[in-house]
Amino acid sequence: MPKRITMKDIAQELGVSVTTISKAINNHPDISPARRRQIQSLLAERNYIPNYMAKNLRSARTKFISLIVSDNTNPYFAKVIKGVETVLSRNGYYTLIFNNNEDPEKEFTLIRELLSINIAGVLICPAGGSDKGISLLRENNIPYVLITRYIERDCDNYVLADDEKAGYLGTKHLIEKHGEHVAFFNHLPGISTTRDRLLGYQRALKEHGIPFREEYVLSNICNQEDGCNAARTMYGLMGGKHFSILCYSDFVATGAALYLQENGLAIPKDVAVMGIDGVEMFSYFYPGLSSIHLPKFELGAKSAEVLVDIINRRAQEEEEYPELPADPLEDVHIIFEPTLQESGTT
Amino acid sequence: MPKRITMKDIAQELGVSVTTISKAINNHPDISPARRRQIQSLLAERNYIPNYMAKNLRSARTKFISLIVSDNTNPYFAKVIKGVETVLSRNGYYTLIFNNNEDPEKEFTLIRELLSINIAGVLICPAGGSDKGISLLRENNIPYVLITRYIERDCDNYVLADDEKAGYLGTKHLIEKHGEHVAFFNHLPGISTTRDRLLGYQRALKEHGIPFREEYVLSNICNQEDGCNAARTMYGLMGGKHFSILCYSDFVATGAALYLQENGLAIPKDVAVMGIDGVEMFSYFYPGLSSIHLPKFELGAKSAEVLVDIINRRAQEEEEYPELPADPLEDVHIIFEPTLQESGTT
DNA sequence: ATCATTAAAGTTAACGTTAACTTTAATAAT
DNA sequence: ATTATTAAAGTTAACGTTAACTTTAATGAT
Repeated sequence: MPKRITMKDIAQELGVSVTTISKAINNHPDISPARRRQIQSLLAERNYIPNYMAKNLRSARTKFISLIVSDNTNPYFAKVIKGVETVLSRNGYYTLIFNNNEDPEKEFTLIRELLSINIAGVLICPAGGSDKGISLLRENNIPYVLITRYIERDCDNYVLADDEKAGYLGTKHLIEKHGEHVAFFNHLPGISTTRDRLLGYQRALKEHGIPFREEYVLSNICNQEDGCNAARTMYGLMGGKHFSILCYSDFVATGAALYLQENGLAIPKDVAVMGIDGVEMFSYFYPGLSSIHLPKFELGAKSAEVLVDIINRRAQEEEEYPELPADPLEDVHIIFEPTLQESGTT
Repeated sequence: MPKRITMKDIAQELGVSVTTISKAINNHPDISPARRRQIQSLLAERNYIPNYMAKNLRSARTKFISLIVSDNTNPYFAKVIKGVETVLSRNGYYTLIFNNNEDPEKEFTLIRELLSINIAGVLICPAGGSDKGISLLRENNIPYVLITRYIERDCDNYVLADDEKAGYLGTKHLIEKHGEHVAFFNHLPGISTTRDRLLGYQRALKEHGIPFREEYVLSNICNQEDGCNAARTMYGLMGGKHFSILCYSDFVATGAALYLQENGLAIPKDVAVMGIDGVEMFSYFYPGLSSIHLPKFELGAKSAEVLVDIINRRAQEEEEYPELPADPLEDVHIIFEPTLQESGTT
């Protein structure tokens, strides 16, 4: 246990006060250039490493930002995570990563715990079902930005993709290329993306004068296996009609495509399958699938930027008007436009 | 800025000392049951949240563990990350995630910074080229576990898959099913997995009396695009011979498969393509590919367990023999066995 | 009744750093 | 020559918590 070098050690060795060392480190004008150089070089020589915990205890502001997603192995979130990590690293923040597994209870417990490490802010793709976790953030005045999903429009700060438009674009494309029978494999109800993509789906139908058929929409389709099963169900239901499928995600789309291919159907010739997300990996080696492209890395990167910005603004406001309580809502609403990403071999 | 409730506030409200509150929280026997109940309920009522930074400043031991991989969007690492996060969460640790992008310089800078947050330990899949980062960990006596790759056998603690065996199994399978012309698309040289998988490849060849042909091995094949290009090169090189390809990863394998399919070759009938990693996602919807299965979640989970264990052991030893410097090497070498994961439609 | 024991507190100091203030000595202004 | 100014330090206290030690008062043994 070789004791860590502290500012005190350096101060004693040079016969100056600890504050002088601190000032030299933080480029305080009090210190003469000669001193600064002397101190800096000794710090380097002795391999001084600042104690972040002590520093934070005084300033009460950390460089920890936690990122909560439902599942980091989902390639969609993996990209979002990378965007977040890239921007936060660049700004000197550390990314604490957590999976909530779409469970609002786990989310709540997690956030409760996070409060004790003086978290600087939270980036979260909230689980559906309950906003207990988010409420906790609000109550404790922790800056947060919702990524990809929102709780209530016009409340909170969020960075989203335009999900309604994504649903609309996908459905429109399928109607125009493959006719009126467009099935929709949707995600969990109670999540904004699920609702909005469905709204887009309905808008496209209406615009083309096609009646909305409830039996064409399957919900709770979340992964490849679900997509596979849903394709089976829908294939039976369609009974020979030429149809197409819009899936909530590319992940689901690959599952659906697998089932159809194994049953001798060609994609997209016999059944067109479209995903939403535009996971490059999938379009790359499953060229039959089309998708609606969402800027995943950018969603992560932008939301990190927004959060850092909010944190900085609050810090400034605090200095300027020490008596004015910071408004917990900063009203930053960024919405990315989805784009059609047609399959190369359609 | 509603000031955070501290132990001091609670103490004043009850007219007791701060230490009494601390003792009540930490279940110290000094406190009478009645007091404890009184304090606990007030803490709950006022929604007291402990200040982790202050706590840590005294005890000099944090609950932060950083996990460094090359790229969190790689589905292989995504699974490893999930294993790590699951185990660390369960043990009360926070996972700080970083990508080194296979750049040893970035890795070094990262680790240097990490030292200042009193990191409890590091889980790392080290970049090749330089072990400056690892050296820094050694010098500062930070517990660390290498995941998936090692620097020097018998040095460091690591949790690996048996890469030599993975290479051997894959090659053997391909030789026996598809003949002597087995190409190998390998990763970056200078990384243990690259070396070991090649050794396995060579052992399988030797065992079957097949000469090693250097031109069959392509290096620096790291992603889908590389795999695609490598397939083009190799296809030309083979000039009509029936051959098969062992790829460093499933990721690469999908790229190779794509090229071959687009050129009218059936997989695995015309050219067998095999990956290593056993990424479920790929085998699921690209049923033509075989793979060598490596337990990714388990690699992450196990290495997290090992690290937590090392940290606990050191803490205990410190208490027992305060004068004895803890040995930086604990010699934990765990090696998982890979298994053949044959394609469903072979 | 006296002294040892113990349960249940309280006091003090420390972890490493920095903000706010004070001191010192040199320089400049009159 | 005296005072004001300033550059370059130093001093003190505080962030919130806990470890180590001390006090207090009640209980028990003799």
